[in-house]
Parts: sequence; structure tokens; C-alpha cells
Amino acid sequence: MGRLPANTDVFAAISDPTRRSLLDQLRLGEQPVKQLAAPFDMSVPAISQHLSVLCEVGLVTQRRVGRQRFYRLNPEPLKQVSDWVAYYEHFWQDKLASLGDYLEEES
Amino acid sequence: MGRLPANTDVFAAISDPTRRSLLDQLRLGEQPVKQLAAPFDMSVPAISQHLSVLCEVGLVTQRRVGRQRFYRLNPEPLKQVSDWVAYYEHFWQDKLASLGDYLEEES
DNA sequence: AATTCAATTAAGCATTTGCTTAAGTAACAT
DNA sequence: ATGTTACTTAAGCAAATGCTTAATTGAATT
Repeated sequence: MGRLPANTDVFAAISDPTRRSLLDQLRLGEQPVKQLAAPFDMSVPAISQHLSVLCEVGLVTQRRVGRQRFYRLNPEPLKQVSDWVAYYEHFWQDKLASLGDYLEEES
Repeated sequence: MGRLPANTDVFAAISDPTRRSLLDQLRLGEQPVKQLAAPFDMSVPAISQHLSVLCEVGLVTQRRVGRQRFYRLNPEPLKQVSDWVAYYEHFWQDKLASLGDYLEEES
């Protein structure tokens, strides 16, 4: 069970709130770094570093246009997270279901 | 966008593979620390520390029985992860869907 | 009462993380 | 050619993380 560096593990990649925010923003479409950095109270290099982490785990792809760098969302690696968390979903669904049953019985 | 310490953020809590493994194991039911620690090539205190992180984000609850400490899975906080990742699911679902369409057209 | 067992807490340490500022690279503008 | 814009890379640093071993707590056993 070796410790995986953050730039090779999706779970580690999305553990940072800034990185999640970047992904959220990228849902609106491909964007250059400056635009992605704008909402954050943080230096551009910091954002660039975050983007490169996302890049290394494949959550984002890069495309050069002139002197800009457009980043595009590639959500496939999140499937790993989705699959993992799916194993737990029936737990709270069951709990909701039995709450539902309870409420039905009471009414 | 302040940096959240790992023991208050679910995403940070599940970013560690050992911690995810512990949760996976706990799906089989409530277990004492010694049993939880057994599969890992790691000291018991290390596991205890991981469990206390899981405890602090509410992914796990504790119950004392004699000199043992039973830990039980509480997956509710994972809903936060599930909800977040859900926003991205349609991306790869769409991609699969259009692949499906493509395959149908080809056949 | 003394010892063993299950586990946590404390202290210490190496590594990683997330930032910063400064320096580099490459494309465009003058 | 020179400067400016967009971005990355490098260097450095404080704080957090994941471990270790040693010490502590508390319950059960003898």
C-alpha cells in the first residue's frame, strides 16, 4: 500500500479545493489560464501548478493557441472516483429507503 | 478559498489510499482496530491515526467494548463526494451514448 | 497487586504540499 | 530589434502529512 504522489492519483488531485474549483469552472468549456486564474486570490503560477497536476492525472488537456494555453476538461478519470463511491451509495439509499418505509407506516 | 485541513474535509480524508482501504474493509461491518490493522504493513498507531481522521470527518464512528474499540462505517459524508462527481457523470455518459449511437449507425 | 492486552497520545522526522517571487520561454506588437 | 503579453519553470519556504518508536491510558487476567 505505497503512498501515491498527488500528481498520479485522481483522489489526491481532487482533494484540493482550488483544483476542484478549476474543474468546476472548466465545465463551462475550454479556457485560457488567465481566465481560469481570475476568480482566485492567488498568483498565476500557483494556478499553473494546479493545472499541471490536473494534467498529469489526465483530468485536463492542454492546447496551445498563439501565446495562450487553453485547458479543457477531461472528466473520464473521475469515473474512478464515481465507481469507488458507488459502492457506498446503497448505504445511505437504504437508510433513506427505510426512513421512507417508516414514514409510510406512520401515515 | 482557504486551505482546508485534512481532518475537516471529506475529499482530503479519502485522498489517502490506506484510509480508503479502511473504509472498504468496514463495509463488511463493525471491527476492532487490531483486525482493521492486520492487512496493512504498518504500525497500529498509524492505523489509529488514520481512523481518527476518518472519525473527525464523520466517516466512521467509535464504540468501546471492553478494551477494544469498534469502528463502524458512516458513509453519509461521502454524499458530498457523490454529489460533486455527479455533475461530471453526464460527460462520460454522453460520450458513451454517442459512441453507442455511432456503433448502432455502423451496424 | 502486578501483568498483559488493546488502543491512543506524544514526540520526532522525512517528505510532500501549496504557495510565493524571480527567472525563463515563446508568440505577438511596435 | 525591443518590448509586451501569456504562460511555465525554478528556487525557496512554511505548514501539513504520513509514518515511526516510546510513553500513556484503561480494561481484563493472573
